[in-house]
This record gives sequence, structure tokens and C-alpha cells, in this order.
Amino acid sequence: MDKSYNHKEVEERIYKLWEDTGYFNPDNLPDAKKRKPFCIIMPPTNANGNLHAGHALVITIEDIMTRYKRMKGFKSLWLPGLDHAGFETQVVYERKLEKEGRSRFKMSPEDLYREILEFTNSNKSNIKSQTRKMGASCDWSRENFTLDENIIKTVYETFKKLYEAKLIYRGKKIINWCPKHQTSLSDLETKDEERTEKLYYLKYGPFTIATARPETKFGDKYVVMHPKDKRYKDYKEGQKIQLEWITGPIIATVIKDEAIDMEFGTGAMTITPWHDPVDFEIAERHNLEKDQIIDFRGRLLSIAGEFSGMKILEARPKIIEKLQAKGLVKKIEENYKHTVKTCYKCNSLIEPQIKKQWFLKMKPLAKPAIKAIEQDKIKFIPKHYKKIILHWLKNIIDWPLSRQIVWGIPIPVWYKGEEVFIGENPPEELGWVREEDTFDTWFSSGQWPFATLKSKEGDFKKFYPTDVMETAGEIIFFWVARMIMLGIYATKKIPFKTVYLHGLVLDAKGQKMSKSKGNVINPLDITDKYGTDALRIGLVMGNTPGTSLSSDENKIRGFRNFSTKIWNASRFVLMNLEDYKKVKMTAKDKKKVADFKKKAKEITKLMDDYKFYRAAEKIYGYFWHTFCDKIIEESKKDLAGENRASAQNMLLEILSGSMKILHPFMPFITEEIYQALPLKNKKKSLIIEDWPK
RNA sequence: GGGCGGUUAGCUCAGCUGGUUAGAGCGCCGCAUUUACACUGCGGAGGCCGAGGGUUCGAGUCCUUCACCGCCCACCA
Repeated sequence: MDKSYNHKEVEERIYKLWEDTGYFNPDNLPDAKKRKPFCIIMPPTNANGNLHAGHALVITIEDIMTRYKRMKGFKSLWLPGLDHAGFETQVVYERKLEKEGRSRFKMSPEDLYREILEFTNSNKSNIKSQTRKMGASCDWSRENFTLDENIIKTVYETFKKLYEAKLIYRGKKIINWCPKHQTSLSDLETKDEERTEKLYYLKYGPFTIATARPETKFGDKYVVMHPKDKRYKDYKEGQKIQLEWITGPIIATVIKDEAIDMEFGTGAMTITPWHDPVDFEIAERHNLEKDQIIDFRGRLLSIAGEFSGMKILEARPKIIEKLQAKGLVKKIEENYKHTVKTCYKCNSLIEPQIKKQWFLKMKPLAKPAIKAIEQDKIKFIPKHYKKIILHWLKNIIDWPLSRQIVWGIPIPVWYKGEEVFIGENPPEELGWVREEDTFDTWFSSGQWPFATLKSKEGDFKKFYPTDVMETAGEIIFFWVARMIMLGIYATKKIPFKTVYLHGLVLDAKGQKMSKSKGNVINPLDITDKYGTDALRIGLVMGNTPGTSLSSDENKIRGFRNFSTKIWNASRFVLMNLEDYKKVKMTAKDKKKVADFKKKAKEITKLMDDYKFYRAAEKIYGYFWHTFCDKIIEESKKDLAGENRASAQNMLLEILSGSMKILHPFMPFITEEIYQALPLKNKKKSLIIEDWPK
């Protein structure tokens, strides 16, 4: 063995050795037929950039589970995948275009699609080589991409099935519109932002109404109050009132609705159904007319009279000026705090709009999911996520599936007048027009576990339902909940037994990593400097599921030192094994081996309980402070005396056992050492060795 | 407005179903230097386990109230 551990050279050579054995593919494992299946589907990596610390954590945890189960004798499949990541990728690409002084809106959809595809393809190979560097023992022969033909086929089948079951419908409903990205977004893709703005009290005939958005008020011709509000008892539902409004006289109609909060403002409000979800609901209930005031680019329409064509924020002060001149402004409250919805990617103010879109009815899909979770058919780690997901599922609303972006799976629908055809290819006759929108990317990733397993003959039967879904707690609603619902719907089975959710990787001070703060850890830099094994165990140790992990270079350096320790201890043992032969051990040495086995048993229990952070800590502490500091030190006397052979046996047994236990955490260095050990019945690779019993 | 998580050594965090002197890593302070390893070894300092109350023979660990920090969800014009 070399005097020091050269991680760069070893990692490259060892990963190749593993790939050459073919054991990442469970079909190639020894006695593959007799093994019980174990399966993890890798969350498909967004192919729009480099691996970041979060990816490194995913790969590490999932690889630990996969390697552990493989050593425990399972037919262990970890299926890798890449994600076109629809909107996310398009946003990344649009930023790139912006920097180049270009714009998606000046390109044909075909050109834009082609460019993003090229961009994604070049990232794919990058991501894959980085995943290999992390030591991932996934089966590359089963790799899937979310735009693969067979995936799309499955997605279309599900869509059709849902449509025929009347769970999918096309509706003209209010949606979240991002004026910058020119697409609708689901509620999950928006975030609330608290703003302090002015609240205007306006005279509306005999009423006073309050609004923070006077620029939406042009078409307001309904005034709504609570049916029990005594202040307005003299006004009857449907009563018409003529009054002077922004651009002239109008006829307003009185509406009574219980959605009105009597405590707020004057208890009377006008509604803008086209641009406000609450108002939309009221209008739907009372069958009221809806007028569009603002176009999809955020400019006022002709209904705004002299303000038409103006951007809404420019128009606001001018409208107020006019209202003041007409004596319609009663009062202005300066510091009115309220929350507004913004696009989660660009922070633009969301402008609700009414648009014809495809929706998925969620209540019927949520029902069996709720039941499964309530009956603990799915185990959540950590368990408090059970409550969180149940709460969300119980309050679920319909899911808008349509996105007005090119980078995604096209919605397989054709129209001819009122007729609708579901399918990729329209009927023979002429005149069918294709739907232009694409699916929300989560509609396809929500089907990932069964879509991927169906792409290889026999896999679905063998590996579905899968065992563990490991992903970031952040995307529990986006992804996990939808996989459960769509999985149960499409396959009648819950797609996984256990959901393991990890937290964010934070910097040393506990702050979220971001490029602007300059505190991002690039996993590949760390790997380069300290070795993949050091990074891996550094990401796991002290990392409780669900909570965030603080990490910095200093910590990783400590684990590099551990690698060195492992290397040197192994070197010492090997240096003393030239004349090794198997003999019976002394009672003292037997006791040491027995102690190790006891430790191994404790660790196995922790591994089975998904407490990798504690398992890692245990083997770390044992190896360094018991094996190195005590056992090796004490053995030096024996090695020089009559008990030499016994000591050799004892050292080899504990060292090889430790390499096995450390292997899921630190695969490279342990394999390298394993290859050098003079063991009987040695396997081709440590990855198929038996886990210590 | 509702819900969830956190508060333990200077820092980052463990501590499972309550049980002898509360743990780890990093940091800090001594000592050791032709040792497998200085990317080291040995030794050490450092904690009224957020605050109050309760249950118990016994509580970081269970119950309760409060404070502060963080996150999520929600249509208040």
C-alpha cells in the first residue's frame, strides 16, 4: 500500500471496477433469483446545471441505503433519472437568453425548444459524470429521462384514463398568471410576500369601498355585502343603483354574499372577478358577468378608457388623481399591510386571470391517499410529515395542469370547434387544431415510480411498489403527495412503503446557501480537495432526517483526517500480515472480536431504523477510538511475541468487518483496502460482501 | 388566523420507549516528537439541558403555561 491515500487515483479506478463487475444492475448479482427485491427510485435530477450540495446529500443517503441492502442480500435496485424540469429549466434558460440580450418572445417555439433541448443534453452528461464521482451505485442501464418516449407514453395513458373518468376537465377558471414568464402557475408555484401599500377608501354611490388596487376597479359593477349586515338592510339583492364611477356613470347591482367580512372596512366591497380569486368565486355563485381589465402582459385594456395601454403600476397614481378630482376618494390609509402573491422564480406580482385550462380534480384522488396515510401504509421519516401531508391533502384544490411554456410534455389534445380529441395523433379528417400548452412538469414526475419501472420488461412486476422514496422535505406537496395520489390511481398500489425526507444543507452559520451570499459549497470542489468519502460521511454524520444540516469545509476536513486514519490503520495491519495464517484466537482476542460484533449488531439496528447519522457516528467512534487507539496499540506487544498469530487473526477480522460497515458511507477507501486484504473466499468486490451478522 | 419544528459545552448538533458522574465533531488549554498515522497520541478545561409550574422514588427525556427563533399553510377587499 502507498504511504498515503490518494483519493483521486483510487476513486476513478474503483468506480470503474464496480461498473465492470456489473453489480449495480441487480440482475447481475450473485444468486439474483433468490434475492428479495429492494428498490429506490432516484428523484430525477434537474438537468439544468451542476450538482449542488442538496444533490450530494440525496446521492449519499440513497447510496447508503442501496449499498446496505445489497450487502444484506437484497436484489438492490437504485434507478437513476434525469428531469427536463419544465418551468425550472425554462426559467434558467430564459435568464441565459436575457444575458445574451435575447428573448424567448422573439423566437419561434420550435427554435426555443431545440435550444433548450441542446442545453439540457449537454447538462445531462455533466450531471451523470458528477453523480458517478459521488460514488452512486445506481443502475445506469435503467436510466430514464422524463422526456423519454416510454415515459411520455405512460403519462398520456394516465391522462386519457383520468379524462375518461371525468377527473380531468377543461375549465375557464381563474389562475395565477406570471406576467414576466407568460404562463399560469399552480398555487405551489407562487409565494406570499408581505407588502405595505396604501389602502384607498372610495365613494361608490351611497357606499364606501376599500381597495389596494384601484387600477382593477374600472369594470366593477357589483357591490357586495353580507346578507346579515344591518347597515345595509335597506338594500335588496339585485337592486340597481346609478352612480358616478371612474370613467363615467354606471349602473351597479347589489349582491349579498356570506363571504364578506363585516368587520373589514365598511363591510361593502365591489368585485373584480377576472382578477381576484375571491371575487371570481362570488361571481360564479351569483352567475355574474366577468370583464377582463388587464391583459396578459400587465397593461390596462380599453375598458380603462384614457388609461388603456398603461402598465398597472404606472396607472395607479394617475387613476387616484382623477378619482380625487372627481371627489370620489374619501380617505387614504398609508401603511396598509397585506400579502400579495408573487412568482416563486422571478418575484413578479402574480396577476390572476381567467383562462381556459386543463384541470385535474383532486378530491377523489386525495381520498384513497388520505386513507392510506391514516392507516400508516406509508411510513414517514421523520414522522411529523404525516400530519403535514394529511392537512394539505384534506384541503386540496383542483390542480391546473396547463403551462404556456414550450419546454415540457405537450398536452395530447386536439380541438375542432367544440369537439375534443384525446391522443397524440388526431383523426384523419382535416381541421383539427393541436393544444399548444404543455403539462406542469410535476404531472409527469408524479408518475415517476411506475413510469420508470414500466420502461423495462418485468421491472414493474418485480420492484413495484418500491421500498423507499427519499427526497427533500421541501417538495412533499409538489412531488410526494402527487406521486401517492397518481400512483394509487394508475396502479391501485401505493408507490412506496417509506418516505424519507431530508432537510436543507446550510452553511456553517446555519444560513441557506445561495450564490448571492457566496456561501455555496460546490460538492465537486470538496470531493476534489478532500475525497468523496470525506464529503459523504460529512453529509450524513450529525444529519437528522428532516432537519437542516450545517456544513462547512472545516467539518469535511475532519472527515478527510478520518480517511487518513483508516488508511494508516489498515496499512499497519497489512504490514503485520506477511506471515498470516488462520489460527484459533486467544480468549483475550476473541473477546475483542465479540465486542466488535456487538457493536456491529447495534449499528445494524440503527441502519434498519434509518438512523444513518447515528450508525455513522458509532462506527466512526469505534474505529478511531477503540480499534486504532486501544486495540491496535495493545496488539503491538502481542505481534512481537508468542501471540502474534492470534493478534493477526483478530486484527484482520475486525478490520475487514469495519470495512464492511463503513462501506455504505465511505465506499471508495473501504473497497480499496478490502482489495488488499488476505481474506479467504474473497468476493470480486466489497459491494457484494455480506453485512456482518 | 391555523399548524409544525427548534431552544443542550465557544460553534454545529446527538441524546431511542424517563434510570447510575449529560455525549460527539470542530474549536480552546497543557504535555508528547525518529511512532501505522502530526491529516497524530495522551491528558484537560468547558453545560442550574430557554423560563415557570406539575406528574414520578427518579425528567434534557412525560404533561402544562410562557418567552424567543425558524418554517409551512390560509381568499380578508
